[in-house]
Amino acid sequence: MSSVAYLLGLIVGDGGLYLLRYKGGRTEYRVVVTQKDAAIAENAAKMFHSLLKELGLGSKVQVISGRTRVEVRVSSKRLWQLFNDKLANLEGLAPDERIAFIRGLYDAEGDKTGRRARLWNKNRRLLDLVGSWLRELGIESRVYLDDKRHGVYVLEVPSPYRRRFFELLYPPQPPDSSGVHEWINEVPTVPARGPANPPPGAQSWDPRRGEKSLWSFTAACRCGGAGGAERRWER
DNA sequence: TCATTGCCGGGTAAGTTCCGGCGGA
DNA sequence: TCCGCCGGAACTTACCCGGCAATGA
Repeated sequence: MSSVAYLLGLIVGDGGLYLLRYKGGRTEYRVVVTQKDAAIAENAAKMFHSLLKELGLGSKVQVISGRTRVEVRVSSKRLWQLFNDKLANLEGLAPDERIAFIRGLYDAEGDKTGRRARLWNKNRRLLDLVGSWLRELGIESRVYLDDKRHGVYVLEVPSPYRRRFFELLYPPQPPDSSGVHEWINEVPTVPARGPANPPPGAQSWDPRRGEKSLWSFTAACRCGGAGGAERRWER
């Protein structure tokens, strides 16, 4: 189910899986995606809707518009467990799921200018894993420390492989009914050095800025929902 | 000369975790 | 009473963007 993998990529990049413990013994299981772009958030919401329906769950998909972003939130223990399990077994993703995961991750944390193919994250192991998947697909990449202030790494696909990378993630085909935002299918040819401000309609890269996420393999493997803080994300 | 890419600073769009409330088992 | 789901928002920082300089063809 590549839509789950895509959503997981979005969650890892622009959201989180939270087990919240409140006073009085109350708990909440949250699956969250945050986005500035309302259209992307809406499509994520649609995909969550479909997934909940498929799983026979009646949880509400909340789309909360904030001052600077839109939060798509599903409060559901079963959905939280589903994504947790998938995250714990990330290395066991099928090939098509890997591509979907990378696409979700790139939608969340990738360079949208199209001038370079970069993917930022504090978790070097995650980027190394993505790099190894790309290598298996014939796409070389490098991982280096990009932001020494915050210890943020970047995975960069060098120019000889850039076009292939974008074609892999966003194959030139008409938008299907998967609910994924159209623009992800509109970037088959990314210029080696394109215009900084392309004309409206020329492409649909969204110049978003500022996302963060921290994902831990160890946390993913250990946080099965039993005991402890159960946070999937570490600071 | 030009394309590529490692590095870096700016600043905001994310992430994270509180709160109170409600309802079902 | 316990637990899970809903709705909101405050607070902090991890990203992204884009420029610059070094490098090499």
